[in-house]
Amino acid sequence: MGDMKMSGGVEWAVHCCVVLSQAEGPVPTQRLAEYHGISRTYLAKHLQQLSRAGLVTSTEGRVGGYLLTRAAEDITVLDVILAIEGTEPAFRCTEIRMNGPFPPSPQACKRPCGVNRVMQAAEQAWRSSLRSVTIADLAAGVTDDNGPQTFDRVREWLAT
Amino acid sequence: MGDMKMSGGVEWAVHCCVVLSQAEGPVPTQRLAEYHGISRTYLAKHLQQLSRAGLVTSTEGRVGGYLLTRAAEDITVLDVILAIEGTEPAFRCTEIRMNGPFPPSPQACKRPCGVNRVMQAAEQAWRSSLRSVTIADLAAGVTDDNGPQTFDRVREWLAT
DNA sequence: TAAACGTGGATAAGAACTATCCACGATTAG
DNA sequence: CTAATCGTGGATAGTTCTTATCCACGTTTA
Repeated sequence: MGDMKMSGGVEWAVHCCVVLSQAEGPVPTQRLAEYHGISRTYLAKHLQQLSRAGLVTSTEGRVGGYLLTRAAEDITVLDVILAIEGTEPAFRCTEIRMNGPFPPSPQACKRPCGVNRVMQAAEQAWRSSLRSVTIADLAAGVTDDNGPQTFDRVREWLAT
Repeated sequence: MGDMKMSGGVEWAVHCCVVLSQAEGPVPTQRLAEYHGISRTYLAKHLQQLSRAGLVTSTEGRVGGYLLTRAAEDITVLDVILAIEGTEPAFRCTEIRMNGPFPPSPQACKRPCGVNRVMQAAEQAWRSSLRSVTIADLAAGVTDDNGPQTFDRVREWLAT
């Protein structure tokens, strides 16, 4: 049935952050969209979310664009995901245990439902994993995969 | 923006499995829906998915209903989630690295994109966590929270 | 002053989620 | 045998979410 899928914008946002980690000046949406072959107008929305989340700063005007607000080592993949997807947990307990013929006592209801506890623990594991990887790690992976001078060419391309 | 939310049917399905773990005979959809105060017709769809996934067996006819196919100790929360949500990963890589001006070499493309690898690792952590909890564990939690004779009353109610 | 750029709002097509209903076959109590 | 119960699969909608586009506006710079 459902898919519990992540927004497609997450992929865009993470890749954009990797590119921004190599930028020497503000990079406009136009450039980032060209670089990734994606929609400029829609990407703009995602970049605004990164901006609101405090991951990037924007400079308006003629030579404006986006820059990371802090070192790539200090931005985790989780940061980017939460900026795009929001911070709400994937599972929302509707407390159906209260609907049945034997609802738990008020005392027992102070604790979250057991199902909810399991889901929360799993989400914590997921977040921990994503928090352990930074944009800098991803950038290092790109040079590993594509060669050391990859980002030199990227910087050159961005300056065009 | 998006929420990467889990289908609401997951909550229903897990709770139903906990109830089924206490059943002494086939439990019809009607009964499960009443127990949880949820829609009968919609719950039927979810139970069919559990059936297709091999987690429950159905018996048709006059005294039909659902039963777990195996011991509650051998059904994990992950099993139920995958039955309802499908087995596709939450993150789907669209390979936007190929769109750019510097696509990786065919050799480098044999490995999944670095972003994808991170997402897959996180999902594995999530799945591991959910695989470590069984329906039996959840049932034990209910007796811990609501008292030891909770399921006696449930069995009595189901037999009504 | 015009061009480039980010911002926020409005809008819309398509997909997914939630939910319901019905026709059908199977089973069983009476 | 017959009627009631029950699961199955298909069809159908309403609502929400996702994806995407466009525009008016303010800012900055050549």
